[in-house]
Amino acid sequence: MRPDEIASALRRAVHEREIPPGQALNQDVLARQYGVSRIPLREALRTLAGEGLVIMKPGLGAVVTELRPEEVEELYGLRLSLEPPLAGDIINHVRRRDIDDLATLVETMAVLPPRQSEEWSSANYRFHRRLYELSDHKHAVRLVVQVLNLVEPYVRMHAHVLGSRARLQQRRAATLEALRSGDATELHDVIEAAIRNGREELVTAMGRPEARQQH
Amino acid sequence: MRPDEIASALRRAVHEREIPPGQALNQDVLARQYGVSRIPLREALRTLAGEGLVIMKPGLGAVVTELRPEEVEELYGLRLSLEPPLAGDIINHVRRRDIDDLATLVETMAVLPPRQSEEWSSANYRFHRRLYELSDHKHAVRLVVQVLNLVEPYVRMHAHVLGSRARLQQRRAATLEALRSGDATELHDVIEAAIRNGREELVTAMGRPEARQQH
DNA sequence: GACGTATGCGATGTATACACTACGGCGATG
DNA sequence: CATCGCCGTAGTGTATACATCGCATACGTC
Repeated sequence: MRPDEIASALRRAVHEREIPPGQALNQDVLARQYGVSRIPLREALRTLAGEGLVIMKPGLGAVVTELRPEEVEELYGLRLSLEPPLAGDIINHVRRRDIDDLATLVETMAVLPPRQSEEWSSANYRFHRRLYELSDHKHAVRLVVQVLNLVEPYVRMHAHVLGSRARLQQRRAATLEALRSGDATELHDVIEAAIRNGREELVTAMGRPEARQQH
Repeated sequence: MRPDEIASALRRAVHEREIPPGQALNQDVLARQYGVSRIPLREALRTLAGEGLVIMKPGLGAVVTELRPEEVEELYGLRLSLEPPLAGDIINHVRRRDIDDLATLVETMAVLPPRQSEEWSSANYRFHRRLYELSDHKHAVRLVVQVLNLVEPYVRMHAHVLGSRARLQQRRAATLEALRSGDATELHDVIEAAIRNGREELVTAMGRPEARQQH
């Protein structure tokens, strides 16, 4: 396994809270886990550090970035600044084929049994990622993905609280609808509304003492 | 030298076009240059890769990220999305002491002879960075700094074309004025105007065939 | 008993050595 | 003469080994 692949595997593990925020990362353990020495593993950690997903303290190793509620709110503010403006260029570049791909992804999500929330969340993440990649603005996408990666563990932690899956599913459908209609303003508004709702629900969920993680 | 310090040193070298965009980075040479082995150097490169400042291709090593004019425009669009909204929180957190620090920085820039454009650009970069750090939004700052780092080599390449230094100096003074007045809207507008002007000038400068870099 | 100090272990940080890969040049071959 | 294939070299990728550091435990001292 190469450093880039290890980094991807670690991102996934962080997303799924297999490695929760605040967790210290033991290089020896992870290296054995991925069947490599510590050298490529450390390089993967440096990559994630550059993206802000882990923090490396000299002599102490790496820790998964932990977010306080205010930071989650800040990150949602960044999403509001970054994502809706992409609507115009998404509409400009989207092809029939792309819409179909996204639609099948939403279909897949719709038929997933409630048990497999991890699969659903993963598909939901990929949906957003692919949607934004359609804008063909790679730098914007890189920043957006960085932000999405940071909040993803918290989104999943509260996935069961964040509105019914049906409601989210409906939002994705509205996105597809906007894509099909070719109306940039509508897409802009749908994206913005989705983020606002997500922020609202997530921040209140994190505010509840019983839902807060221990430390 | 530690990997983080090496990364900082490399960022500076990239900013100053000592290592220009597109340049392949020889690990042996750089390691010797910084007096370390290739291990910590590679880790520094991975950090920069996570920030988007270099691109690592497996088996081929690292190359300083090269931007086409459209990409520079895209990055300025991101600056417009990210920086002006910080005005409110900058005003909320700024202290007398901070304004004085920024003012002395601007003073320093004002008295620099035209010869030392590298020092001037460096101070200009630090001015923006410190200004945004006042917002106390570390995630926003991280993204903004990433964007600034990417465009910095191009800003400096065309530094002599980008309006007279006097005009830029005046913009910095306007920023200070807005800070002192405590008017968030004014600061917002000053920041936005500065970015718009910068984009305009830089993009047209890059559009000129004779100013384009070779490859 | 409390505090400062020594000591051991677990873990990180990095230099060295070696395997492998990409690439350019050379010669053989048609 | 063009093309293909074969080294040779430069440079990347990583496992191993060792130095070092931080922290916890135990000890000694006051």
